[in-house]
Amino acid sequence: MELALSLGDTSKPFKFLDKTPKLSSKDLGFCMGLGSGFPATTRSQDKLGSHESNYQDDERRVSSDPPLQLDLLPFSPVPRGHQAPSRIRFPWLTDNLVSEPGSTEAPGRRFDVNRLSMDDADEGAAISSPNSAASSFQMDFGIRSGRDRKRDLDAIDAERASSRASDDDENGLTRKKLRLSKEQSAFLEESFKEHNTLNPKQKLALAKQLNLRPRQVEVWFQNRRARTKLKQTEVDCEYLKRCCETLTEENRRLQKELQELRALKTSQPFYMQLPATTLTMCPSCERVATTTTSSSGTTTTTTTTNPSTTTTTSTTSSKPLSLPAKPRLFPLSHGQVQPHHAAS
DNA sequence: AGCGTGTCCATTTTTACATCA
DNA sequence: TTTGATGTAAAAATGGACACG
Repeated sequence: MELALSLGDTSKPFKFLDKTPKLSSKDLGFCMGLGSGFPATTRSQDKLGSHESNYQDDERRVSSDPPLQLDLLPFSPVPRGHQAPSRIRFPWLTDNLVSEPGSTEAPGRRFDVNRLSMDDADEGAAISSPNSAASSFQMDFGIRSGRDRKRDLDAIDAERASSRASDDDENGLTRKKLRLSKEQSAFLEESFKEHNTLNPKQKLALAKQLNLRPRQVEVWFQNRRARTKLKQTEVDCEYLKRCCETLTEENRRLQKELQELRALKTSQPFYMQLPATTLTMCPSCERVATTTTSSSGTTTTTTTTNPSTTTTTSTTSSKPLSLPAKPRLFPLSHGQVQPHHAAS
């Protein structure tokens, strides 16, 4: 079901409904915009009412229009000629329209209290009304599970509580925060995979597409980068731990080998005056390793690749030391390419 | 050089949610 | 089954640093 309500300027009837290509109208549910300068109007509400305009412009705009008076209750019509009630009322805020599990209400018809909050102080909070239930709203999109529905109901309850609390809170500087929907998070994740930083244009486009504030998108990317960094730190830590273990084991082996060689030298002093040479070939890589142990205890290993095109020489190690490949989580930074061994 | 603006990062706070006794 | 305490992850706020015009 699609329903659009236009108040005031009918020349711009909800163009934003057509500007969310990623979201089907089926999932969109019910959207409503109020392009009014009602004193208790949040900036985000203002945005909803003029979605096609520039966000920054919206954030600064304070309309001088008279207060909007609206009553959408079907059971409380305003008689012709009578003055409309002074308070905006939305029927879905009342208990009778909150769907219960098992109700026939269409999925997706959900109240998104993301926008019920007091917006950021740096984003035009001067014209905001923090907890007015009518100040800013949207019907969220997406398929709602039963669990989500319960969250929604809880959210509405919490919002009501917040709204009640605001009666006692003169400045109303409380904020309400809800999780982003799965669709929003998934879309942000996809964007993050493409680029883990945003330029202003991308930020605005994402915000518009997801029906979020640019600040929300910006903060999400900041937090996402922080999570990636944290994960990478954990991975690095694990890598260093494995390196440490490998080196410890190698050290132990070398100490043991040194002890054996010293013992051998003591027992066979004449034989050990000549460098000992051992030839071994790896059956898998066909590398020939020549191990030469001098009388001083220094071990030199020469690895020859068959058919003897490459020769590497390392001293003090009778066996090439292989440390674990350093894993790298996606993404690193702008344009950085993940090493091919990262998956190992 | 000073200023305003925007962005990033590290850190902290707040909130929603899951788990468990 | 319900309820309250607790832990955790995520969202948001904050403050400082830096770059740029």
